[in-house]
Amino acid sequence: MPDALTATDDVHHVDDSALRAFFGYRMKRSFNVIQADLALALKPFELRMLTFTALTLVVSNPGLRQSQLAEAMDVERPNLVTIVEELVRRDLISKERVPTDRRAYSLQATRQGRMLCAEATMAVTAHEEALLGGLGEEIRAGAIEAMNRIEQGRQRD
Amino acid sequence: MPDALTATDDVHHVDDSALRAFFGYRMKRSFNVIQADLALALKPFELRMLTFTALTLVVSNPGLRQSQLAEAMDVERPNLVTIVEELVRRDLISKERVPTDRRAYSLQATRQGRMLCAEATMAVTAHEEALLGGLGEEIRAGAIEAMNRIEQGRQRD
DNA sequence: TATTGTTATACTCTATAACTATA
DNA sequence: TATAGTTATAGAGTATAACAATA
Repeated sequence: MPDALTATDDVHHVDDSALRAFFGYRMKRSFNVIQADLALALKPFELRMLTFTALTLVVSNPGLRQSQLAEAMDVERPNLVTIVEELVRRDLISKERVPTDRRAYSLQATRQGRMLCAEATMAVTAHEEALLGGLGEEIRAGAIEAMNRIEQGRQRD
Repeated sequence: MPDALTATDDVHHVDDSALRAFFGYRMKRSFNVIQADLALALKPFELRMLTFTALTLVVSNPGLRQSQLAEAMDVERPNLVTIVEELVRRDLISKERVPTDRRAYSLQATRQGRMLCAEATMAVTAHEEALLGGLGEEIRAGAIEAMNRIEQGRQRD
């Protein structure tokens, strides 16, 4: 029990108002909640956010190359290697050499991969609906719009 | 230039619409942008997000104990040790034994720590204003409201 | 027995340089 | 020479178990 203090010291709960003035602070805290919930939703499928993201992109884009996948995921190429390895090892995707460019690999989801992706997608959708369903349409739309603009505002410099 | 491909293969840009259906995916991407900008704003002060957060909380809550700081930051106690160490080493905060409980340490910001915190706060504020200023008041308010509710786990409407 | 701060450890995510085999 | 994928490596951030000192 963390509220067991009594006499000598004030238990005034910590003042973080100075931090709450920052968008980034609030976002980190709420992102932690979202991510924990997402991890929970993906756990039954033995997927992490990164492997789920990669699998979904390969399912949606048959024949995708690793370099394209890395760029789409905003991940450095070396960090994608183990992710792809894991998905191949579990027979969720397959790698084939591209005939016209033997340096490259073309990624395809297997039938098993497409099925797992569909199931995981439903689970994640249900989890997010449970977590965000009570938000209200206009609040949710505002949040999504804000996130879109923030993400797109990155390119200028 | 990533659009240098021509004849043989389609360069159809990757379809991530299946992922964009997820709040968590959008949030991760936009959080990455926010965090990168925050790191840039804090770099001149040699602060990271975690050290800035800890410093600000100690400034706002003189006498705070490490366990309280850890709880406020949503960080496990062992992971706070190096953060506090770094701030103490740089003479931004000080640790004193609590007389009434000699297990605990009481954290205080030094004058130097308060000054650096104030400067860093201004820099972060300016950075966020530059990054988010074009959002529009109602969109921004919607995003903040959404993040607040997500963090609190509230589904009320 | 429980708690504060600490050590040790491990796992995930991320970032960079350098290698290989192709082009 | 440049690119695709890989290896090796290093740094953050995070999580748990176990310990010493103290309550």
